[in-house]
Amino acid sequence: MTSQPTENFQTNTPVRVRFAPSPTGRLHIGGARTAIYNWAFARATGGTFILRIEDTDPERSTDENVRIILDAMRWMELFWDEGPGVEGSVGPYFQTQRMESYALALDELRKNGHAYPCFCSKETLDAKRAEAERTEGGYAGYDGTCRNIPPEEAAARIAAGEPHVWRLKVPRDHGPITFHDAVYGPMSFPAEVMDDMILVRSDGTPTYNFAVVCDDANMGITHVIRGDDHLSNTPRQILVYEALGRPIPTFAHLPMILGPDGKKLSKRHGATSVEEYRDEGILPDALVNFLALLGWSLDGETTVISREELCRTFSLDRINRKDAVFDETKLAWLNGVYIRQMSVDEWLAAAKPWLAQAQVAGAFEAGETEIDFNEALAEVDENREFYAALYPLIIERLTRFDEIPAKLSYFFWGGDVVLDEASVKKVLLKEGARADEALRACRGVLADEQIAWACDPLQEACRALCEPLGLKAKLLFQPLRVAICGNMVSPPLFESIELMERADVLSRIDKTLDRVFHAKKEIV
RNA sequence: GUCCCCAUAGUCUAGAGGUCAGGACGCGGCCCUUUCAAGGCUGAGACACGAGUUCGAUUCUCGUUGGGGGCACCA
Repeated sequence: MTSQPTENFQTNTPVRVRFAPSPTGRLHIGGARTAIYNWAFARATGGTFILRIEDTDPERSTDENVRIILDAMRWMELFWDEGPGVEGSVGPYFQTQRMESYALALDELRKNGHAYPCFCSKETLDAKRAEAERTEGGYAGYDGTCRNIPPEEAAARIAAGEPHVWRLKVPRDHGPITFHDAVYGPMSFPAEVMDDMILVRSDGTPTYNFAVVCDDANMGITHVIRGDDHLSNTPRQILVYEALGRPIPTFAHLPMILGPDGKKLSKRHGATSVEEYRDEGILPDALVNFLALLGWSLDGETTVISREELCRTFSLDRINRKDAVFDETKLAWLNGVYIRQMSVDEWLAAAKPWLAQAQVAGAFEAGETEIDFNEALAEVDENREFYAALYPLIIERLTRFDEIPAKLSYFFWGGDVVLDEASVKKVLLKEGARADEALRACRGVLADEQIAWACDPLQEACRALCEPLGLKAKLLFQPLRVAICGNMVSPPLFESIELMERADVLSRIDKTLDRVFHAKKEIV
């Protein structure tokens, strides 16, 4: 039998693309990029973006994973035009709810002679494969044992209840299977290498390669944009399209995303799921931007690109063919760029959980009774003004929101101070620094109620101390910073002081003086 | 074993038969500065290797090496 001439979609057919994750785990960074490309391509072409859940593996698919994936998609603002919760004309959008369509497709293949029953047991096949791997150095595919069983015999065995799967009868005189990949260009696979793959399992459920083709055909998908790992599956799927006599979509395969060691990205490389990045305080805009440019480029210059521009300019022909290493450092930098673009209100809304955490962390460090996280959250709402005032102090110092607790916890120590050992050594106990003198002098200024409790006046008053004391500004301010913020590295000092209570500030200086210098004096 | 894909700095990438091989992250230096950032300026850093085609290849062809993926009653 000769292969059917396969028709592609006309170039003027409206674009329909889909992202089809299987709910066997969280939404992986690679899957997220595939989703972004499908979404951006649909938006750029005025097409339709479909979300389909491939849950045919009952062992590993869970409702919880479906929920997580849907949440991740919404969090990234990758909204689908058809899919779960958005019914369209070609639903349902869960494979487990489309079983009749696969049965119908199988019927058709049985009628036109493109499928046959195979009675080989899984055990037999596994044994043959193991044997081949040992003696011939590799498995060459199904040997076709059941391919030529006479129809009457097959029917009788089926009627007798013998377990069987259904296989695709690959035409033996099929020439090379060719297609034009939108990313990789012209592709050609010898058909002889294709064995008769299983379409329907003995329990009646479809295999992946059969279900995808049925669904993509029935959903009118015009462009299949997916990971590179499916490139070798494509010729098999094309055989199914041909057997079914359905138009073949355009394929666009994406290069893989690798870990820093050049191996396929996996859990051992750290965070690999969208929700982990969300929990680290990565912004959805930054993640989408970063992933969009991992394997696709606008012009080689653009590194920051908005969703709008992405949706306007995205094209398949600028996707590259080389696997890419996922560089978290650059993601962090990009995230910082997006953070700095945020308004106070946006920042407050997004940073809220971490501000509450800073509160909890500060209280804990100062040895206070632990504050309840939910109470802390409520506190952020109540003292909105205070937290808004933190914005200018921190906005240029963040790459991820999860850095907030460590950077801002000192605001929540009250009158206590948690001194960093290295800072004490390097700044307060530095040879010839006269840090205690500096602290006492500054304390005097900060205790002076004549001076307005505000950043500039306090700062200028302290700075005026330099000359009489004969100390450089650095030797005056750094000790003060350690005494109040606990560390030689902190957000701006006087801006911080302004936001604190005078009594707390004086108390921190006293405690530092006492702990660091009083004790020292007694020893000497 | 077999089929398929890939190869520009540490990383993401642009690039054309003749370019000072461009941009970004990271790294170094300088400036700003009470710290850290942010910002400005600046420096180092790449066409995997070998043939062939060509007046000329990083670019085209072949090979080598290196990496990746498929060949499941997983998706």
